[in-house]
Amino acid sequence: MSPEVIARFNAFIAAKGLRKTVQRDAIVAAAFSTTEHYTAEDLLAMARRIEPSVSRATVYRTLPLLVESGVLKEMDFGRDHKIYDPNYNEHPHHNHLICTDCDKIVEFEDQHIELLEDCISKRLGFSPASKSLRIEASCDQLKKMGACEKRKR
Amino acid sequence: MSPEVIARFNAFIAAKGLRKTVQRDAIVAAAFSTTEHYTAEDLLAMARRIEPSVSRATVYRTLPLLVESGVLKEMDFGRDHKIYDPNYNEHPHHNHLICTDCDKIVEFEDQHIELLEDCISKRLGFSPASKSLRIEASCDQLKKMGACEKRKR
DNA sequence: TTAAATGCAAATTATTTGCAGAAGC
DNA sequence: GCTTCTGCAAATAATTTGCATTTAA
Repeated sequence: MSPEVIARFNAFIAAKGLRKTVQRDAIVAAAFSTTEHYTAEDLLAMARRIEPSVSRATVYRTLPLLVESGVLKEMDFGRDHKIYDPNYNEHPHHNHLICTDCDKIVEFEDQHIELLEDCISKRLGFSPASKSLRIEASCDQLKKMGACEKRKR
Repeated sequence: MSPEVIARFNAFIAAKGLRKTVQRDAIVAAAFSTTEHYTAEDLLAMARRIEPSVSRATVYRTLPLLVESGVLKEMDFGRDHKIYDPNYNEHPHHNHLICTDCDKIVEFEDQHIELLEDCISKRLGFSPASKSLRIEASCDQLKKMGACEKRKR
């Protein structure tokens, strides 16, 4: 998926009259080198593995461009930092379930949700833009076995 | 609604062996004196109108107690601050639609969503805890009339 | 009396920004 | 060559915390 997404971002940059730089290229390449969610700090580390000269400031300046161009989604799950999701290109309609036990984020798709959201928006006099369903739930595995295989750290 | 909710919070405080103070009382009274959403800073201002000695630190120390006791919901809509919602006591299953044009938050209830969320959680091996559907949408009124009556500021 | 609560001010932490030098077009 | 970009370090802003003092039980 990376090649097309990166090309799309480069077209966006060009259309805006902005420039192509080694640092930007590294950040964008890093941003689509994984299907995991990541923070700005994570992205900095990943980008530096590609191009060590990348600075934190440039990451923070590039992230809004990625979001504005539509290739990356910014999410806020009430933690102290924002999380970025590179998977909307492949799965444009997915939602997130957050485990209250292990903090793990599970992605899922459901067409009924999609439909329902459209109905509700229209009923209230709005046109749906981006929708996000956040389900906070506890892991059945944890309850049964006293542990959760998804638990990190 | 305030009286019962406040009694519920006081019972929680007592059960935890914590104390009743004028500052705490003022913050709690302020927290349920409105059906609007508010920030920590807003709550500080409201509480100070009741009891001027209330400090910012005490507001920040009391908010987690209100949330933990279940009478107040903390929400994060990706702004730079958290927003608190006192309406879950009257409407335990409501969801939020956020207007991308005017930033207004509209509350709504829908039993289909409720049901769907339960199904999805179970399908993925989780037990639903708290669920929040966030729909970001643009205002039809704005598009038609070039203005949105809900726009503030 | 004694543990908990308070206000204040300083600390923390993610993110933003000013600036002078470097680099794309 | 003229802008845009960059790294750095300082600034910002919401929230948290240490501490000496006050207060509820």
